[in-house]
Amino acid sequence: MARPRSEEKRLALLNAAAETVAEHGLAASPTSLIAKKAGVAEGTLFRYFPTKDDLLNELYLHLKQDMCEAMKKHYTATAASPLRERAQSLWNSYIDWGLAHPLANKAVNQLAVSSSLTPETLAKAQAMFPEAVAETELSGNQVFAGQTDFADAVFLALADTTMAFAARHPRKAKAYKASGFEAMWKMFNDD
Amino acid sequence: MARPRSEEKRLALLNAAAETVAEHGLAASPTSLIAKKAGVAEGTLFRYFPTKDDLLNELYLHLKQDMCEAMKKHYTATAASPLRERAQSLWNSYIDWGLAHPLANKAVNQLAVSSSLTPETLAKAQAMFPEAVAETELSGNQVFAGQTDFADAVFLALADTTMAFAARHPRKAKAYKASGFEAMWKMFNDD
Amino acid sequence: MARPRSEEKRLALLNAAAETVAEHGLAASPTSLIAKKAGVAEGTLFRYFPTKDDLLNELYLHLKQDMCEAMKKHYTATAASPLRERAQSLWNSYIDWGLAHPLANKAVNQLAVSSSLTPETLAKAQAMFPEAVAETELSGNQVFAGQTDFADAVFLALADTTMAFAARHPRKAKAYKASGFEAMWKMFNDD
Amino acid sequence: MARPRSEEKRLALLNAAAETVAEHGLAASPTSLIAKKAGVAEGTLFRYFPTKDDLLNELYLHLKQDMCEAMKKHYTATAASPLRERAQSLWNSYIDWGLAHPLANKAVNQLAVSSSLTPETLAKAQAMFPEAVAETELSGNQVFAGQTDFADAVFLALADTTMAFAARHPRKAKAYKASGFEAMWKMFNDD
DNA sequence: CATGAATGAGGGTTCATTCAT
DNA sequence: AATGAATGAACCCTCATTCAT
Repeated sequence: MARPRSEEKRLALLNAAAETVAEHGLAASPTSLIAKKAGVAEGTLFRYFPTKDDLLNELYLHLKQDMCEAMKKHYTATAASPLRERAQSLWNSYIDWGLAHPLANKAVNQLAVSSSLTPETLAKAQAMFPEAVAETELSGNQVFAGQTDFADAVFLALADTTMAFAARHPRKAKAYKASGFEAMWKMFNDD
Repeated sequence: MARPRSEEKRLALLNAAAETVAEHGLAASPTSLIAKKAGVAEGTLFRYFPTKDDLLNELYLHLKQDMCEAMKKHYTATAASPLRERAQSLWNSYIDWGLAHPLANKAVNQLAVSSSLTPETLAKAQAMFPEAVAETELSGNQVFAGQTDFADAVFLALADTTMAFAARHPRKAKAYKASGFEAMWKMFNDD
Repeated sequence: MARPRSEEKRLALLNAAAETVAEHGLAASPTSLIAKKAGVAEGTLFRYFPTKDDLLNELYLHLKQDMCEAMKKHYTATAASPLRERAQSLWNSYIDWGLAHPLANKAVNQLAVSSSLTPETLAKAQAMFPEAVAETELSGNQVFAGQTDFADAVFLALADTTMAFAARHPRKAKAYKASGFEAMWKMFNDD
Repeated sequence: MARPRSEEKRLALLNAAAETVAEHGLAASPTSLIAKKAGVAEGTLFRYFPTKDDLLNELYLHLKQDMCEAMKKHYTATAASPLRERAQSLWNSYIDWGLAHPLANKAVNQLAVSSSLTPETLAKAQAMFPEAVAETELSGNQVFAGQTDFADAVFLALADTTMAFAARHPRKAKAYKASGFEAMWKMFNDD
């Protein structure tokens, strides 16, 4: 499985896949179309990804990675601030990433429900998530006591819903971001 | 007057479809398999549902219906109780339905993201949802002021996440149900 | 094969078939549609015609019969006239039948090239054709000497072409009828 | 640079299609059979012809082309002769082509009435037809004055009928060819 | 290593015909 | 005798994957 060299082509394929999946849905994203959009021959795709499922799994990780890096940047930038601000900054950067990369965001959502993702992929994706940091701090609350992963999931569900609404109605994006965060904050804080 | 069309077969097909979709995912649920699982010739499937998409749409509605009825039963049973209890009863019955019908629940989730559902189907499904009741009462809060759909979606996201965790770890189901409700309650109540 | 009784239903089926074939073409004329158009159950069709092909063959004969009778009427009406007039009358009545029964005409044409017609059917159809009469008289010419069936076929080909053009451009029907006849007359008469 | 697409295979498919259509009729010519007869996987057929209809349309043009080229050869060979001889040469080469390629001829006839041919195909086919030349000269007669299309059609009908008879009785082919031409000549010439 | 032609197993759907009612 | 539900073989077409070039 020694990777063929051209990293450039690999990225082109990944991008083409993201674009295709986002635009046409996974069900209408044949490898031939992805290859063409990547400016590469049909067979070439299989030199970089032995299987379509492999491509999809790598794509998911690739996109999540991208997002995490964006978030990390913001997070470290506010490392010295009080918790609420750090949390909000994190929250905003999550939503903002979705708004800034609608295609990637759409693709991730499609992949997330695709049953093409292996448990391994899912695990890796979770592992790279920096929110863990924030939540560890937040989820020391009473409601979710001892249910860290559940707290994580709830946080993400809330964030994803917020992102979806913000993406759907860009003009109200700011309001959704605010309400969503407020809701999250209330949920996770023992008053 | 020939054989009458059998409601039994229709249900067999619907059940077979639910089972197949839940177990293999929508992408791996060919009509041939569904028909076989229903104990029926493939051609028969198309007598009951002119199109695979029609089958899927009807299935979605069928399952939602099922769930809504279960919930309504609980809800009316507690009609006289104070709001918190009514809300909790609703919440529990939602989660419980998912736990009692894991296949149906999985199928619904797959369908919900399938891009096979028509806007009509989605509208019908929403119309039959009793939560509206609860939420109307709950969502008059400050956080979600004027964002009813968003509040709805957040509520559902929270409930679905809770359901997923409860389904995954049946032994802790009760705990998840409780935390989830608590979180929801905090979120939607201005203290 | 003892025919079931209702002659009425038999005719309804034949008519429905003609209409369907004329309007949608043979390739898009399923038995189910024909039966429905005849106001009869799907299965009933097969009580009157054991096979779709049987229906088609009988239909062809039925329509040809119809036409031949119309022509015979005209022909006998002019039995006493000179040859040219009799020939022209025959010619006109052939064309006119096609114009008066466009559906039947279209259906016949579709059937004629359908490869559903058995040699037997074709033979029967030819046998019932009264033109034979006229042509016997006409084809005693030098060009077609000893090639009666060829002469027949040529006559028919010419007539069918004329009919097709007359049907396509009803306003010029008269002109086509005249030119066609003139051409035919020239062909078959030794000057 | 991968295998180049083989013109050989394309022709094999075209020939297989012609053969199949000629032998079984269009209605009984599934793509699977055509592919098999061409010694090619069914999927391959669709690489060369995106649609069955495309295959059929191209086949029609291919066969007509073939015929036209044969005719043109004869026609140019007699370019210097008097009209009657040129016309007869054209006539003969048309009939002869049909006799020499009975399968192709049968296939063309089936296709011509198939409702699979697009108007474009029909137009192209007509455009490549050299008869136009002869007819332009012939149809300046009185009978068909101002009805060029009709004259064309009549000419073709006569030729096709002649071809059919010649094909059916090869031993009398010469006689049919002669009578047919004589009839045509009488029809189109004001004596 | 890259290419794209070739493959063939399905996929959804239609329809002539059978058969239980 | 009439009905129409049931059937399953075919049909056209798609696509992940292989392999000759």
